[in-house]
Amino acid sequence: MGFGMGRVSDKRERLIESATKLFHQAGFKDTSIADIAEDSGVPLGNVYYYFKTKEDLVAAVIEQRTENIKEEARRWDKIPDPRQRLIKLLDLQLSMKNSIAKYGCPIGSMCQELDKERPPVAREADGLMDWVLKWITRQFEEMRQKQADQYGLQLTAALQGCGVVANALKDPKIVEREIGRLKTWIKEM
Amino acid sequence: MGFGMGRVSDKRERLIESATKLFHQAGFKDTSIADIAEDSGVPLGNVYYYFKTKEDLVAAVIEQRTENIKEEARRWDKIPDPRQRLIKLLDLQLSMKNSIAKYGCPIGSMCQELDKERPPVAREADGLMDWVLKWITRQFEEMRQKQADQYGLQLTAALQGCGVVANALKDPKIVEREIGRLKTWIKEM
DNA sequence: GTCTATATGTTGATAGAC
DNA sequence: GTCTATCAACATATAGAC
Repeated sequence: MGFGMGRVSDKRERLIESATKLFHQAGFKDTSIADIAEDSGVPLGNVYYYFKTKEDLVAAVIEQRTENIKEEARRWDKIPDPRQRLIKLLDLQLSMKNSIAKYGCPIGSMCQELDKERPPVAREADGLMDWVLKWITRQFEEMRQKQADQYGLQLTAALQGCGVVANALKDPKIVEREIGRLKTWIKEM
Repeated sequence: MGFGMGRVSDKRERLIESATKLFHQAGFKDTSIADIAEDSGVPLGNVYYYFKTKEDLVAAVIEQRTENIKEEARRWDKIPDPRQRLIKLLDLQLSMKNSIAKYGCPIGSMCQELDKERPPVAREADGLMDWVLKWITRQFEEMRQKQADQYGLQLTAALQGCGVVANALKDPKIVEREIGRLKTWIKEM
């Protein structure tokens, strides 16, 4: 081990952390295992002790992302007003406006890229998008909105869409404007 | 030449056509020059007579896509009512619902992928998105909408967003539902 | 568990005969 | 202008010493 008894190496975590960052910034295809090894400070050959394939690594990235968002949602679910829960989600997205303008929405861009390259793993990314859509829709249901399904899709698509447009135009203000509008819309419901 | 006097080879066009299709279906990175050569029936080595680099080829693909959409828009611009022009755009997108669910919006997915891989060419794809946003916004201006900018962004993002969500969930009905809603919205303006 | 060296495969791009 | 053969670079993944 090299760390003394009981002390577990954090290399696996560091690899996931670097992979998460680099996949988002440069994309899955353009990030080599060597890039991830260098960024995380783990020697190239050692990466394969933790992840047999690059696909296993991206699967771990998606799994962790999924865990993180579900955990956040569990916290939001404790807020009594569903409107306020949606505002929390919008604020989270808003806080990422700069990174979204530079690299796109982490979930949306990953779905789109993996879909074209790794159909097996893509299902897990797509599952996360599905989960988000359903969570958002549930908030409208709890508001007793008859058109909860439509509103859920509308809000999810608006979030994804402003990510794509902001990324293409490299302008965080686009995320700002669109999320501002969405917040007003939600508050007026 | 091999075709007799004056007869120009259509290889260049066929290469662009195949590249357009394959880049959309499989993505830029996962489509090799060999794939394009095979699909278009042009021998591998000959591709480089028409396009010095793969980047030149994708640039030609974007240029042609841009020409096509601008030409379509010029036709729509002859329609007196801006609402009807937007409906035309929505109908075009609707007609691609199956391909969008399978491979994503051709413009949106190309912007996102190239952005992460080929910054120089990406600008041209991004420019197309910018052009579309401005064209849509102009329609709202001609409707004398005070919030034309906001509506333009809103509609563009909604279109892109439903593409991303439909692609993730592999469900053309998502495009159908969201575009149906958008058409109603436009008509009621 | 860790790391160096390397096998193996694929790709973009070129050389050069025709 | 066309096409075959091939180079050079780079990526994933493995072998095997430590």
